Amino acid sequence: MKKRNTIQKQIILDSIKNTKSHPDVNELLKIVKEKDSTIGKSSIYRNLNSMIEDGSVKLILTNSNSKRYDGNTSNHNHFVCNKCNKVIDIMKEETIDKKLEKEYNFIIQEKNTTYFGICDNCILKKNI
Amino acid sequence: MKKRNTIQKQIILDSIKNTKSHPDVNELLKIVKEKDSTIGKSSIYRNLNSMIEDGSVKLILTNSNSKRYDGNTSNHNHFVCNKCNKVIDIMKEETIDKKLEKEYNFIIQEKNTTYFGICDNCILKKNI
DNA sequence: CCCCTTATTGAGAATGTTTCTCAATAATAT
DNA sequence: ATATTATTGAGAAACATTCTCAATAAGGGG
Repeated sequence: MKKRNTIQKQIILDSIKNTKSHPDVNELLKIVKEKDSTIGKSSIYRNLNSMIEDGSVKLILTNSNSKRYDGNTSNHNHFVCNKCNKVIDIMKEETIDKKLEKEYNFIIQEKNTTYFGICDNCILKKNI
Repeated sequence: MKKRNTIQKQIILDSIKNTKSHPDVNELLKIVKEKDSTIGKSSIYRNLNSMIEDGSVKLILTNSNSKRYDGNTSNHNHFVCNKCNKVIDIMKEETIDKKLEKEYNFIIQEKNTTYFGICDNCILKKNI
């Protein structure tokens, strides 16, 4: 007997999968509570963490002090507004250049690529 | 009369510029306190924020709950360990591929690119 | 079906990070 | 030197996230 299916998990996963707004925990809680107002914030944190663990949800890193989540796990990039922290999907095939900047009406100030994985030290320590 | 030069600013900027460890605020505070033990945490936050504002320091986004800072503002990418959150510089010219993975002894699990800038809405609202 | 076990939940406490407040200090222009 | 006022350090306040725990409910075995 391992993981159990609960209504809470279903609603949370369903909610994050069906929004394009890349919500943080408070915003997601609001969406979730519309479907079941009894669901608590702890369950959002708990379940998002395990969904990130198993890869069914992605973490988006912005400049704000709260984490944002993306239910779209397909390989794509993001544009983050330096003023309002809004996150917008940039599909992988698109090439960011002057043309794209014009198309979206953004001002692109910086491109930031980060590789995530396991470092040499953690591999040695079998910290995997 | 606008910005003033202070010993605190000098020590903080000097400290972040002279470490490759991509410290968070607590780690940077420790380094700073070795040079002047009277400098307080508020000054670290205050000055880092303004240094980010004017571009003399960069923010690094990891999976942990605290922000990390990089005094190296040259165009380069990062590798972040998913276990210990250590951040390692990846120079721009290098191409991430199997060869590189072997060279560094990493396991690369994900590549994440984010474009930062000003979104259409904020441009309209002249929120710049 | 109905137990039994135990994973999961919601509420709130605890912890951690970042910002805010304010009197004291010190950097600059005069 | 003095006056003005940006900056400071300490702690309070505001958030974000994790932890704790009694109550609930999922799902396997009878």
